[in-house]
Amino acid sequence: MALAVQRALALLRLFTQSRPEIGLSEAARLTGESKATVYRLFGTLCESGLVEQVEGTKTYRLGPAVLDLARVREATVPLLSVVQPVLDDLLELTGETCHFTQFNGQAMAVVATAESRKVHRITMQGINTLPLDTTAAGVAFLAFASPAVSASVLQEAARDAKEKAELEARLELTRARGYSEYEFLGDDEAFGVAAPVFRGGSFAFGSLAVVVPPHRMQPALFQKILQGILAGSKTISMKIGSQLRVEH
Amino acid sequence: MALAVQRALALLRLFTQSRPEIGLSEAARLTGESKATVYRLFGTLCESGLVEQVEGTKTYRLGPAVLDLARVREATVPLLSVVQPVLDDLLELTGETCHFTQFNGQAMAVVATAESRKVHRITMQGINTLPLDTTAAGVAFLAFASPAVSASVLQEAARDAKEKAELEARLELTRARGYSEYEFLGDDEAFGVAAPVFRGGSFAFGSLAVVVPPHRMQPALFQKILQGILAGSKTISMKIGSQLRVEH
DNA sequence: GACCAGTGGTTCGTACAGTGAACCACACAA
DNA sequence: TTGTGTGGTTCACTGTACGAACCACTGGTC
Repeated sequence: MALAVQRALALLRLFTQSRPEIGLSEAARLTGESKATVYRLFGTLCESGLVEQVEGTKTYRLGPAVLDLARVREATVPLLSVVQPVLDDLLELTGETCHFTQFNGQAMAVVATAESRKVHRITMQGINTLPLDTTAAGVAFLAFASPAVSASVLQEAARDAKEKAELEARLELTRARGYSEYEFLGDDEAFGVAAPVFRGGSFAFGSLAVVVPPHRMQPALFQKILQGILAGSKTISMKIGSQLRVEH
Repeated sequence: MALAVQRALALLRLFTQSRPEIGLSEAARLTGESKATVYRLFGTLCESGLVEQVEGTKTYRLGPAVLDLARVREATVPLLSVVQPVLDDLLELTGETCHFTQFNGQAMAVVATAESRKVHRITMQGINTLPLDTTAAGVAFLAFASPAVSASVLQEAARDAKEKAELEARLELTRARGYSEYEFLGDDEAFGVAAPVFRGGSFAFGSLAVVVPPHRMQPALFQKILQGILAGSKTISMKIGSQLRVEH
């Protein structure tokens, strides 16, 4: 394919919430390209408005033209305008952090969030993607993804036969229930509950999830969350043109 | 600069709200490039997720990765999260269609809107950009833009000395008032009132406007609109890190 | 069925566009 | 002063991008 274009687009992907601005030399180090190449490609990206240089400094950041693109995309395939009200309602119902993620080919990309107002919360600040195998959102998506996608991901994610079997069992359970739960242990312990979201077919493309500090997960809250994500995922799936595939 | 990259980015700009999907041959005609070139560039854009092919057809449309970019941009330079609530409040206050536009180098790009709920309204549906010289938003921006920008635009927009003098007078009046008004005549007649929005400097980067069917513009409504856009533009300017330059 | 116009897509010779080594100016720290 | 780092420029060379020519398929008309 077009190598120069690939290199330019790889520069766009360098910008993240945790690294919103990048200098020329740093970008060259991160991509492995020469400074001259990076300088020229950034120049072209700046001409298009997709990248801009920060006033007063020489660092680069994403430019306003990305908002234009997103606006056209949102009008073509409405998502945020459908998802955000659902997240806001879910936050009111549960009081916990909610998020919607969409499969981007490798992981679940965070599309929209509604952040808990509690001081002790699970935050989505600075989180761009979630792994497929170790989050409720990833598992909910994977359980209802197309066979090609789930086979490919199963192969990559599981490190050995035992982990593969565990993941497959978890996916089976998720398919039977219509939702997934996952307790992530360790410093960043979190309890997530998620439901798959469908669009234009019988396979999932994303997930609606609520994440809770584990010590707060009581049966009453769990029921609220479950009710909210099942209703919310159904609303989103319906509004963007599909049918929820699981019948209880 | 990087010609292949320019060509690829020009393909991105083909997608608009009124033309959300494009086939290979059409894109080749629109850009003047060969089908082979367009096919290859679209392939690379599809790999990156910025473009995708519509399921069941061969047409291309903007892909979900543009939402990722927009999310990073919004986190880096918050705009929509600041602007949309202001637009919603302004709509409640006036009952008329409100919009926020940002200068994109050639015209005012529509960033966000809040649409009147009246059946007879000025709509922003399908509008991507507004001209600088024949809209209240354009004039409000231009009156407070940097001298380099306004000189360049004055030269391009005005067709002869008379038009140039009229535009300059309009800009002077706008600077003295701190807002602009413009009545567009003809089939699409509309009365717009707009205030400039500033960020990170003493020059405008965008405009906050309300547009009304002319027959509905009464003094009481005009006062409401004026109050709303002056307060709203000040809120936006303050929240994204600047000072409103005009003191009344 | 034959023909035509249109679609998306493939191949490969060639030339031109992209690359990066070498260099520059500047800033800052020791 | 020396060294290290930044953003930036130049130009020889070659690798990549280009497009003319071609393909398969679809749908419409006669």
